[in-house]
Order: sequence, then structure tokens, then C-alpha cells
Amino acid sequence: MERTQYAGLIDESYEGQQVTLFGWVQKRRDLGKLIFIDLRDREGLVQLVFSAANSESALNLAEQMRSEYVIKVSGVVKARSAKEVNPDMKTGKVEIEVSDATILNKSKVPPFDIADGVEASEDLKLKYRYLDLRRPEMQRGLILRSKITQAVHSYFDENGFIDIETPDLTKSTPEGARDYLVPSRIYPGHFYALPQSPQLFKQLLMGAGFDRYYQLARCFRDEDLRGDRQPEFTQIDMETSFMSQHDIMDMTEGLIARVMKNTLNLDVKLPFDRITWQESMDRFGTDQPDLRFGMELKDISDIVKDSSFKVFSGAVENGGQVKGIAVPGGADHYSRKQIDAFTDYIKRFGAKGLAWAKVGADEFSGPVAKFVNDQYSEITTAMDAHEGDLLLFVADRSKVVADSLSYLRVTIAKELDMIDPKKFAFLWIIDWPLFEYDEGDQRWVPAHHPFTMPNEGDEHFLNEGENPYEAHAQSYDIILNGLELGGGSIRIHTRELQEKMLKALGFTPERANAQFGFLLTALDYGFPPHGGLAIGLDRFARLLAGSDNIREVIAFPKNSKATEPMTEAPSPVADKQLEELYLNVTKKDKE
RNA sequence: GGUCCCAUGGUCCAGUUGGUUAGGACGCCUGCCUGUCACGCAGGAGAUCACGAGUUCGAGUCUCGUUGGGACCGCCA
Repeated sequence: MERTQYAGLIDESYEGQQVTLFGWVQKRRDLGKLIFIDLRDREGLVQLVFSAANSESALNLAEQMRSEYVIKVSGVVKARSAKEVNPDMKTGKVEIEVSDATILNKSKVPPFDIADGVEASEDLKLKYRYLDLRRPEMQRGLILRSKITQAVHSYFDENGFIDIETPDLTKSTPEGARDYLVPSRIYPGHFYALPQSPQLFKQLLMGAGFDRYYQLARCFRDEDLRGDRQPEFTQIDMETSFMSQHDIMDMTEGLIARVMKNTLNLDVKLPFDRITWQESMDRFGTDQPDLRFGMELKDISDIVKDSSFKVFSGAVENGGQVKGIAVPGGADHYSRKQIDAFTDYIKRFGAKGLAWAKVGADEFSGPVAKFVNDQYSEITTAMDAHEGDLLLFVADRSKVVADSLSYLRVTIAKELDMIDPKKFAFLWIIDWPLFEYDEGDQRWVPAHHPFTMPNEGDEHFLNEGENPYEAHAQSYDIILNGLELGGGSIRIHTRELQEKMLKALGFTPERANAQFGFLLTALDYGFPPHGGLAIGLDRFARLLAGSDNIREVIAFPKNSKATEPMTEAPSPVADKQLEELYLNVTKKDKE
């Protein structure tokens, strides 16, 4: 007999009907000659009643049932009497009087409870991922993700976008993240790389005239993991021809609005705020600010440039700056010990110290008070500070100041509960620098990627004799709640400009050709102006699900050591496989 | 590559200054129970204290190392 309905969807409308249900035993409550079982499927729970009055044989079977047994039951849906109703249960007004039952499969005792809020180690949950995924909150996460992708498909389809797949076996590029390599059996010593993104392919699709492309693209980057980073992830990837930066941003906002509506039934206000990269750095010290709370960074360099406090005046003198945040009500909340802990933490950003002062009615208190009390009113006005606030200042190079204060701003906001968890704060960051300096490698690298179009009027910076690093870019990042959700740019579509760009990045013409020759050649053949954007699907789903780790919206993720405890990937392979690929494995020293 | 943290029945934890039989909750097993829904009651089983050395009369506890895991920095065009 076919299933009548999901267990979790049985309600009063089924009263009196004969139903057949399939599912797992969530919980058995054995009262002797009366047994209750909560039956679970992906839609929820419903209570089954076994008694001799309904069926002696079913009651006998129910005595054998244990947690996670898979069963099939038939019976009549009965309304519960007033005092039997369970108001905490979606199906709590009804129950099933079971007349026929079958145990379809038994289960060992699971290694952890299949219930929301279970506290088992991440490792154990990943090893038994299929059990972890039975938990309602995990199912909700993946169902939400499916709703997102459905909304993406329908939105793009309605707007004339074409879904096109690009290769997973592609060419390695030493730029950017470390590639996952796949050895070629047919060409010994040659390797494919898994794509870090379909960037060049989607541009070439524009060259092919498809005009509007999208794809839910799998991407691979062999870098260390974080809570919001997995080695393989999915991008909502799109590219268009003949559209301006603002056209693309509008199109993206429509997409986001559709997703928010179809998943959480939220109406988001359009358009999103758009601020320049410089403004973001000035106000928040980061290019991905969280707008759900204030506590913005304020610059007091001009006020304290002649201060007797050498830390302040010296920093300004050396071309640095003095900035700070005003922690509302922080004067009483933070002890000297906690402030010292902040000081220690920001040393990793290069900060030499953290100056602080508590705001009194007409003077400061704290170690630096005596140096700044003369400028009480100027500083409190500039800081927008009030009595009882705690002022935290960092005086250093602008990058150190920005890194330190942006960290403190977010950390303190979390500690003081200044963030409304129900809020979704979307924001565009526009007008990025075209290049940024990599202090580790001591060289200029693209802020976005090497195919990004300079701002209109900035192209000349790439000419011989000019400083390309002053150029700004037609690129845009979309930020949600202080996290980079995605980003994109208008791309270079002429060979001449692309060659200048690569030259500015230190490519010789030979290397440029070896690496990107196919693109340069394509640009010679009537390539249209184009641009696009990609959104991190996993991060988006995670934020909408309210999770703090993207693992919760990925069915089979890797752990923080990039392994998968269930299948135990990665694993060694047979010598024969290595031989076929002409590979030798060099053991690490300790082995 | 670096820093910090964790490892005790199936699960999550407690374990004092190093000292008798390693404790609790949940889960599991047996029995009783016809209105439970965190069912209740009675009883029971279940531990290589991650692994290996060391210190000590004595180590779950202290030291060193190893392994596994978590978080962060670097890294992620």
C-alpha cells in the first residue's frame, strides 16, 4: 500500500481517515498494554497509538520496536481529547490508532541522539553523517538550500539567462589559490586542475554570444579551512554582455530579493546601500562591514597631532593615524584585565598598544586621561561619545589601525549583544582599488582578479610611465551581515588593455601568452563588453539558516583538517594506479 | 608554517592538593504499568581515563612526546 501522507503533515483534516505511514521510530513510550511511538519522517513527527483494542499483533510488534527502526503502519487518524492534546507538537491534536504494523528494518542503538540540539563531537557527527542528517535542523538547512537554488533557477530563467556547464578538468593557473591537481594518464607529467571558479570560461561564453549565462558552479581551492570555507564549494555564477556595473548590481538585487522572499518570506528593501571601498575602510576599517550595529571608527588624528601623548602625536608625525571607537556604556562593562586581553589580541595585527579612556561627565579617566583631558569636548564630539562610554584608540599605520579596530568593533558588538540576529544587512562595496599590495610576497596583485576593468577614466594609469596602482576598478562586492557574500566586476574586453594589465602585474609577454593566450586571442575576435558576479551559495544558505558553520548546509562536508571522516577521504591509492599515472610519491620525513 | 584549546562507559560532562571501589545525566538491557508525549517505578550491564614514555611508594590528575579533534593567524587572485 502506498504512503498516504508524510507523518509530519497529518493534521485534523485527516480525522477519521485510514492512513498508511512510513518512517523512523523517534521515541517509544511503553505503558505496558498501551504503547506510544513518535514516528518521524522528513516533515516531522506524529504520535502512533498501539493497544490491544486496535490490534493485538501490532501491539506485540511495537514492544520490539526501538529507536531508529524503520516501520510502516496503517491506522485511523483520531482527534485527541482536550487533555490529551500536545500543544508543543505540530501534529499534537491528532494521533494514529495503529491497526497494522510492519518492521521494515531494525537499527543498532545510534552513537548519538537523533534530535535537535544534540551535543556530539563534530568528528562523530561527520563519521555518521547520514544519522546527523536525520536531525530536523539539518534537514531544514538542506531543504532551505534547495529552495534557494530553485529560486535562483527560476529567477535567471525568467530573466533570459542560459544555464551552461563549464569543465571541471581544466588548466592550472599559478595565480590565486592553490589548485587541486588531477594527473593526466594519457600525458605523463601533465595535470589538469579543478577550477577555482569558471571565470575565464564564462567570459568566453560572452565572447560566444550567449549574452546572459548562469550556473551553480562547483569550485575547488586547496587552502586551509575555516568555518566559512570548504575546499569545494558552490558559486551562484553569472555573466552578462552589454550591461553596466549598476545594471548587474540591480539584477543581483532582484535575485537576492527573490531568494529572501521564497525562502524566509522576507521582503528586502531595494536598492541596497552602496558605499565606496574607501568609505568602508574609513568608517569600519574593513571591506566587509557589518551594518547591523554602529560603533563606527572615528579619526581624531587632527585633534591629537600636537598632543603631549607621544603615542598619538608620534603616530601622526610618522604618517600614521589615530582612530578609535566609542563603546556605548563600556566604561562599567570592561575591566582593565579585559582591555589588556584586547591589547594582546590586536598585537597580531601589528598594533603596539591600545589606548583607552572612560568618558566621565566632563573629563576622561584611565591611563591616557591626563594627556587628552584638555581636548575633552573636541574628542567626545568627534567620537560621538557620551558619559559612561569606553573609548578605545589605536595609533599606527592605517592598515594596523583598521585591522585592530575593525576586529574590536565586531568582537565587542557580539559581547555586548548589540547585534539583532534577525536582521539581514545587505551592502554593496564599490569603487575598489584595481591592485593591492601583497606584503607577504612584496608585490602588487589584483584586488579582484586580472581581468577586471579599470574605472572609466582610469585606463590611462595602465599606460607606460604612469602608476597603475592608483587606478580604481569597476568591481563590486556584496556584503551580508559583515561577510562577503559575493562579488564581481566589469571585465576587460580588449586585447590591448588586457595586455597592459598583465604587464602591470609583472607578466612577461611570453608568460602572459602561455597562461592566458587563449583569452587574448579570443579578445581579438569581436569580444563584447561584459561583466558578471558570483555569490557563495554555501555562505548565503548558512546565513539564511542562521548557522555559524557552512558545514550545516552542505550534505557531506570536510572537517577542519580537510578530510571526510565517513569515507576517510583522502586516502592512499594502489601502486598500480600510481604507475598508470606515472606518479611517484615522496614520503614525508617522519614516515 | 605558527599560536591556543580539547581527549574520562554508547553520548555529554564532573573528578578537589597526586591517595580506598573513577561519579552524574542521558542512552542501553530486564521486569511492572491503558493516556504517555523529557512517561513513571524497580533492578542491571557498560571504562585500556586517546596512545607511549617519565617523575613518584602511588598518576585520570604532574612532565615530555605521539596521535586524533576544535578555534584562530598565515593562506583563500
